[in-house]
Amino acid sequence: MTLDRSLIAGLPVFAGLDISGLDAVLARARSSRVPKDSEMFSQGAEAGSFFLLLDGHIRVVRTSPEGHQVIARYINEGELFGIAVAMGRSTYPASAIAAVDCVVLTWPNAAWPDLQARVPSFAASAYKTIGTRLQETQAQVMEMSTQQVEQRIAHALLRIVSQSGRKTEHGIEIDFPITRQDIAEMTGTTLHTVSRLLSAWEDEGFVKGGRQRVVVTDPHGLMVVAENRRRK
Amino acid sequence: MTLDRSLIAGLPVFAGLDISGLDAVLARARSSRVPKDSEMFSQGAEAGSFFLLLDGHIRVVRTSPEGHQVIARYINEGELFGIAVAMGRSTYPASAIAAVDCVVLTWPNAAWPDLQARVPSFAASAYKTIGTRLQETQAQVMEMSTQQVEQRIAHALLRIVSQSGRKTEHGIEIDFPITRQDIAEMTGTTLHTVSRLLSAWEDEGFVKGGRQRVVVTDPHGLMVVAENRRRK
DNA sequence: TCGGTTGTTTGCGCCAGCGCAAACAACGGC
DNA sequence: GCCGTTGTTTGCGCTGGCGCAAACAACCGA
Repeated sequence: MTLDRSLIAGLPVFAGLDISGLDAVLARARSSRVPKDSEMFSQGAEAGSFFLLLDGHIRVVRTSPEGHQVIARYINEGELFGIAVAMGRSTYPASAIAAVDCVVLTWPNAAWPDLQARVPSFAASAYKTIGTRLQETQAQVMEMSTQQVEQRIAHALLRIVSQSGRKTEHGIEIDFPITRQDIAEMTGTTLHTVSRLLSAWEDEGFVKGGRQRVVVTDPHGLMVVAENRRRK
Repeated sequence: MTLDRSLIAGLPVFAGLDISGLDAVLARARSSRVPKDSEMFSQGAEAGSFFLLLDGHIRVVRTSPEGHQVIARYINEGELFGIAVAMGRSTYPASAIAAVDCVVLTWPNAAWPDLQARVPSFAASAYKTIGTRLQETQAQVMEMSTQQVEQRIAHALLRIVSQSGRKTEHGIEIDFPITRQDIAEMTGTTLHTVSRLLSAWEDEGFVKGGRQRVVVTDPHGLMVVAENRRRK
């Protein structure tokens, strides 16, 4: 598949690369379309590649030995993912599933040492990504330790919407299909509780729901919910 | 302060380094004693250094805007910490406090680019550390989403004991002072609940408690608690 | 040795949120 | 257009674990 250079070159990951650097990086990559719901790699599998999401949204899922699922995060356009190689890990710690039809760049892990040596800013970008993820995951632990379910869900919605929101006439909409169950698995609760709270918020005019759809109509209202501890 | 080379060279972080490599790394480091309860760096502060713990135990703490504290992890002998520079972060995401008197090596962040280039295996070790932390933190999120408090505490105790345990005549003892409150802050619960469960386990003969002390007398018994979902 | 501080234990009541269940609604394949 | 599937809503009862409170125990500095 041919690559649209102009579109790719503008991504933050490639910031500061000259033409030759960009060429060096892209020369080892392969671009491909990934249909919705297909799994790009599986938790525990031998890590053979790393990826950059050019278009679409990807769900990163961890499954416990007992079969419980948790959504670790969503990957958005322009983000690296599956970069086990940069962490010195030999297996993927989670599964990656396309939430919508996606376009991804794929590098073989074998290209990593060379890329790291010849295009350090690209490697640095990967390390920074990992650092950000660690920081976000730790923030999530804090949230789960100290906040009520209501606040966690409000936070999660605001986060998704700010990262993967699409402006519509009625507000900001999450631009991939997401179920109540998905939101529950992001926040450590049940779809019932999520459904109840979304309904309540809909009554208050903060959000508007639909099947696999959430539109935030009043971010400020949600923020009040997210911040206020112990309301009534 | 002079460095005891023979002791240091054996650490996993320095595995695979020849004498000159080790020299290059150590030349930029400074060794120092850190008394119990002193803070080596503070959450949100400008990151100027990174560290290696030579001896002792360090508590890594995150504080929420509302003042809630959470213990992110304990650092043990031989581990790198405060490596914000390797993640491209300019501030420390948490505070580090000596749980006991410690000995640490300190590098100025300025030394990082040079070390990374000249001693890649040392840098790789740092990246691997970060990868492991990310993995562990995500495991913690899973645990908090899917497990009961009782199981989380049992897991936490087993983890601490396996990483920082010291064999005694009656069992394996956590070899730094740890309060019920600390355990609560690691597992997202309250000191009351921790105290109740430890008391119960003491009755069952799994652990033995004391002021700022926990001894696991029957790891297998604890493991049963940790694994079994929904017991009675 | 004493008094203050810090950590631990335990009782009691309550409620946020879960589990279960059932009805409903939207979508997609045929 | 019909029907099975998948997702959503809502009611109801229950309980794990928190909040509050009070007593106690160990340690530490003077």
